[in-house]
Amino acid sequence: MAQDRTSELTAHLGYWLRFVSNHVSQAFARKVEARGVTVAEWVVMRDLFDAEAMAPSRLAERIGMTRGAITKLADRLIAKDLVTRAADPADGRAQTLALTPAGRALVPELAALADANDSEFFGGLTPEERAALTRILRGIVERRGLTRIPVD
Amino acid sequence: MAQDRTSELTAHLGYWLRFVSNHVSQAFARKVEARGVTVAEWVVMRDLFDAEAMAPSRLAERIGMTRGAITKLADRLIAKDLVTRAADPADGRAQTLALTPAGRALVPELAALADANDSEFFGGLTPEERAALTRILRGIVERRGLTRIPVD
DNA sequence: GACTCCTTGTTGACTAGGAAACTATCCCGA
DNA sequence: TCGGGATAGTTTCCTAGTCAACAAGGAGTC
Repeated sequence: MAQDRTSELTAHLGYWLRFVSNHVSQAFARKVEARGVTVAEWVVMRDLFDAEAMAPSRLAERIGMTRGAITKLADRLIAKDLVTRAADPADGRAQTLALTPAGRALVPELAALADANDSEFFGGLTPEERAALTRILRGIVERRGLTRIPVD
Repeated sequence: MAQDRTSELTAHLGYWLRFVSNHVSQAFARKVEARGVTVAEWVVMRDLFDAEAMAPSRLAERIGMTRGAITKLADRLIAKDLVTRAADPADGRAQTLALTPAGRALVPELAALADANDSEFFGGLTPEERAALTRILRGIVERRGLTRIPVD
């Protein structure tokens, strides 16, 4: 890994991770954008799918985006009639976001695209390879205490 | 992998790949930005390091960015006195980019940061795990014929 | 040699996000 | 009960990309 001097880009595991990850994400982005949704919007919708409603700040924390970004992202989803924003009756500052029926109906379709994308890229792996990859990645997450998702 | 319905985000290998990759890249970004350089700028500089000079269009192709992005990225590197732009005497349209002495001197330092970042994240893996990860990632690259680097 | 088409690089309009300032509301203590 | 933080969300400004339109130069054809 460490070279004499000036190691090459491709000498780093981080390079290959990023390379593959960017391809996977971009392929997925193309798929969901054909449904008029970005990857970040999909993540938000998937998170809202399991909850009746959620505060933007909580969503920001879960997803690893700033509250400002969530505001704008929610604006876009509202404009597409996939999400609604409502004032929290219990707290005058708070808002809650929830899926519209159209949004709720879309989530399983997008999930199917995610499944398809995953098997497109990882379907060629043997079960052992898939298990190893999962174990290695989760191990890094655990060992380094990674929690937030830096969308970056 | 495929669930009954509406698989979770974390059910996908792509999710974990992106999760770890984003953390690795972001940690690296912090390191190089302490030297006043972005990750994309580092990649360009590392590519120029092995060549005397290179056309922006070639760089764009190698790195997977648009020519417009390279123009602006080069502008920034020139403003930092890390790169020079010169007219190609053989072709009135073409330009060539090259590292300045300061730029050339910086590359090994940045490479050392890349090494440090890699071992920070992957140093905890066993040699077998490291080999497996490399093999799996390269296998995906090969099997899917991935060439360009989508910076995305 | 002039016309056409191709290629190179730059530019402008746009997008999605971050950082920080700002507003409105809540909560707590004296 | 009111004054001073904390907190929730929005807004503004900035950055780093894409995409598409463009100007300038080159190359082939007649």
